[in-house]
Amino acid sequence: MPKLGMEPIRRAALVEATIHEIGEAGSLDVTVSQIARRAGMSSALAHHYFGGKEQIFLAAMRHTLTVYAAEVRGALAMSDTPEDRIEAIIRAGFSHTNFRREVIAAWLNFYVLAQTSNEARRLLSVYQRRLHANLVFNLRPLLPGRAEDVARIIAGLIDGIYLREALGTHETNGDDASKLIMQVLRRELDARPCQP
Amino acid sequence: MPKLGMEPIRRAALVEATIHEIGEAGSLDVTVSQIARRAGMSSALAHHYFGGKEQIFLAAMRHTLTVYAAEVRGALAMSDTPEDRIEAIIRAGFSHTNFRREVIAAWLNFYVLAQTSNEARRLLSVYQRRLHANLVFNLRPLLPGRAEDVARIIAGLIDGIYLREALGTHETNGDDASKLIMQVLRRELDARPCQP
DNA sequence: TTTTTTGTTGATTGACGAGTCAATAAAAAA
DNA sequence: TTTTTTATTGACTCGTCAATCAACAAAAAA
Repeated sequence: MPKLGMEPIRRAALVEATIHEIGEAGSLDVTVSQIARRAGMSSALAHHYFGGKEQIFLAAMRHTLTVYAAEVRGALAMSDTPEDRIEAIIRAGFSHTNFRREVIAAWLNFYVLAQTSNEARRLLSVYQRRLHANLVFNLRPLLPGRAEDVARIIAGLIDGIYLREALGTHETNGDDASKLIMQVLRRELDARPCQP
Repeated sequence: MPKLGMEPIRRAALVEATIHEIGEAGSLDVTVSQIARRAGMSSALAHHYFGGKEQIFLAAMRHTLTVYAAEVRGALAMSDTPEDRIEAIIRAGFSHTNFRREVIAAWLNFYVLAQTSNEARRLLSVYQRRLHANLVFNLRPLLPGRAEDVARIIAGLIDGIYLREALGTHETNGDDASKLIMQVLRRELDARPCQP
């Protein structure tokens, strides 16, 4: 009983299912059949719409990044001083959303894939550049001359602390992580008047 | 023509070959046959000595971590002030060795595996705890009271910046990374007298 | 109404790969 | 010398899985 206009619905369902399956498996070792079953269709249909497994994965990753980007934009819209905006960017990285099993799995596998897949590498560098640009833009009024370096530091901290928290045993509270990074920023801000 | 006492030699060869294959593939999607071939033996022998694929991987990861730990120890032995030692720890993480294809691949896949393999998670937390302890031990004389937090910051920076450099396009110069992290440390040290 | 386009699947193919086993051979122990 | 232990492999089993295809069904266009 085929209804028309199914393509976008099917695609979305497959992307959603892919993210869930990857989250459950913790790796990209997930079969097209598993994904298709979860999305409520045959594996043949998944192939029909996406062509192959890799393209399904890439679509899923694109989606994950899109959601993350939207979250950051949302947080930025709510704050109006540069310092607030930087804090918003940091907090977004450690939001409840980003510590869900599937999201963690997506990121880790993303890193792995970025070694060999051009498209994955491209997507990753879009993320990295966007984060860097956001930070620099808001740091410049506060720390003219050091904005670039401090942006690299904060970006590195976001990724690194995320990694540790995501894989650590502790019940992860993103607030601690954000506070720690904000401390580093405040040190940079406070240091200025001391070294003329 | 079996010579005796081959076991340790074979095991070592397999570990070495595994690391190379993972490095080339960029993932754990590597067959036992590939590994065995590179190590100059049949796949049956690999199974004979290690039991299964996962155990081969775990041995390879254990080896990678052991090498890294040795490098850190070596660097620590050469420095005698706490600040020097901290710098040594940081530099070790960004040494030429650690930016080789295989080592990067090993780490990234390590993170992925840590989500699902208890042994991998255990190994990872050994690394994390060792790094943390080393940092805290040398930070305490410099920053009593803040050693824990600063250790978390530096450890996060090491992992995070490593990740970015390892996957970035830029010809990676570990020196820049080390200097950036050292700047953060100096800020912390300098900040002290300013806030009584 | 006939034809085309869109949606859908069961069944199949073809390849690949982990792990097992029986068999062979040399060294060491008995 | 016989037996056991260690080293080693080719061949095979059994399972899995990506991708394809033929076929069916319903809506839209002709």
